[in-house]
Amino acid sequence: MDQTPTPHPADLADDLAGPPASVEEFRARLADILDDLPRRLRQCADHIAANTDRIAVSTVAELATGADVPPSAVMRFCQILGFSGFSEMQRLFREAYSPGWPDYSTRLKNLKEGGTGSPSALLAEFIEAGRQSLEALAKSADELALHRAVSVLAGADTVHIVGLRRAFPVASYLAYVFEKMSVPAMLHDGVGKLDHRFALRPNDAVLAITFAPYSEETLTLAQDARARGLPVVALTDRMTSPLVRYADAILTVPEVDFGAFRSLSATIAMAIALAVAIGTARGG
Amino acid sequence: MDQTPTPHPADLADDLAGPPASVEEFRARLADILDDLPRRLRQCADHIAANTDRIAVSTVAELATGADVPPSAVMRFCQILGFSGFSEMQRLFREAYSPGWPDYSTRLKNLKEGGTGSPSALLAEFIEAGRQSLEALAKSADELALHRAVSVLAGADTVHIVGLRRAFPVASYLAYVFEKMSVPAMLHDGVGKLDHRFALRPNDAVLAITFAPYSEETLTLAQDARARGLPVVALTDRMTSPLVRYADAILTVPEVDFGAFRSLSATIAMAIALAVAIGTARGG
DNA sequence: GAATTTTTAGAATAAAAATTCCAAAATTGC
DNA sequence: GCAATTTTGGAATTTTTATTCTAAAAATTC
Repeated sequence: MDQTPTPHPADLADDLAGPPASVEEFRARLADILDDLPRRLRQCADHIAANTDRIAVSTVAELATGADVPPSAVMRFCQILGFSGFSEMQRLFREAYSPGWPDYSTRLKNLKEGGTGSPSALLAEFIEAGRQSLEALAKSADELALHRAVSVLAGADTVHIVGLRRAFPVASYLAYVFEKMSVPAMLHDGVGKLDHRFALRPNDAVLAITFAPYSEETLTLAQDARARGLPVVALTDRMTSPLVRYADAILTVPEVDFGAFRSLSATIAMAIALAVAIGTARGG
Repeated sequence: MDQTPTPHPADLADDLAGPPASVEEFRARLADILDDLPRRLRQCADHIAANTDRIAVSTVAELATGADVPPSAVMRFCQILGFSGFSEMQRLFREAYSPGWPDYSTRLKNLKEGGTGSPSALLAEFIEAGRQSLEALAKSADELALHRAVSVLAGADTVHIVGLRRAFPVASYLAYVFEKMSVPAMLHDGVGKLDHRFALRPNDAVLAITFAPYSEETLTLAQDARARGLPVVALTDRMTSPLVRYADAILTVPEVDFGAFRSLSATIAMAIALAVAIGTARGG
């Protein structure tokens, strides 16, 4: 049809060459242009990259909503990638479409077939452990205790978070969420074996996190706070935890271990819920 | 409207019940009616039974051609199965392979607007977010990339872990697991704005973790390692992450957010699996 | 084998989706 | 701070796709 006269091949590689002919080419071209893309088109690229598998079964409008852009932005995006329009892009994905692993359990089984100890088998185990923990938490959550914990911590001047070793990831995530929600909080991390117990002021409160085997320092801080009359909220694994005796509100989280390591899924779910509820209660 | 007098319940079960609610129900109903179907409808049934997985990405016309019948026959077929039309039938198959995901964000919006800020409602949502993240991970995990990541990191002298802000909990948990498994590892925490890039030695490797909005320091360290020829493993949220360009192995984790906060369930599952696999590979 | 019922094909219509286009807004370069 | 350029949002348009309807063809019944 219409032939551009004497084109420089190198210059044209990206722009005038036909549309990507495979999903790999698609990804490559996407990565290429990604960096110099204006805001809306960037949103399209991100959302589409994250949901490549949905392109085949989505409409322009649906993708646009997902990427939080107007439909015309999606159209422009398709054209920038070299397609004549959305339909042509979609055709690529429809032809390649095969509804992957239909359900969760089949796929898990499949991962495990890599052999015991293989990375994917391990992943499958940890996924399963996490899911079971979450399910157990959904069933066992103590609404009353949660409510009490929220009101205790929402009423404090500063929330002191303490959690070490395996509980430290949870503690640090809590610190992050509190900061984002402008809740005054302090993370006691035990760096350099200092303990910052002198930072505890009247009207503060302590949120202590520990699981068996319970960390000495965490217990000490909780005890200390208790002795000074500060309220303590415990996030722990069972009602027989030594933390229980110092606590005004006790949140227990049933976590399933695989090997020596906890999944932490349930603990983190509980922690974020707690933090967000507190942030909201303080009028964040 | 017109009521058949004294109907035998068994006869009506198929006709009057709503449309099939799942792929299994669909297949069951199809098998039921298959035998007493006139010629053209029979052709539809056969072709559709043989190509169930293409329904999601086909048009009426395409299916009709495939079954060698006029489009109207396909329409009648859909209605006989209990659907209002083809579109309703197609919706079933489009949604079957991504349960919940499309309208999850809508649900969160509703929850916020409905003012249901009760702590336990929040907890329920975070549990749900975590569960979905884990399931999505199970479905999307890239075994090859995981394998590559393990061998890269298992071969390193020291593993440098970097992850800040919301990624920091994951990084710190990794550091904990590595320590327990006697894998030499160093956690770069950015305390005091120091960056420890001089700690990177030949034969080391970097495990970088970051999610949008990507943290500058993490990217810098990854870039630096790359420049020195050290292998980099990326644990990030999407293929369009800026980390991708510096990485030798890329692990993407689909995580469902609640507003600004990630559930982290899937990320942690992936992280522990990775760490344990590395520990095992090194003969821990 | 005529009458009745069921099934069918395809044209006509309605609905939904993709695509274009342009004025307004934002950004960039000077 | 102004002019030129790029980017954007949304309404208008076109194209595609689903759906309905009806007259004709088969099939069935008596």
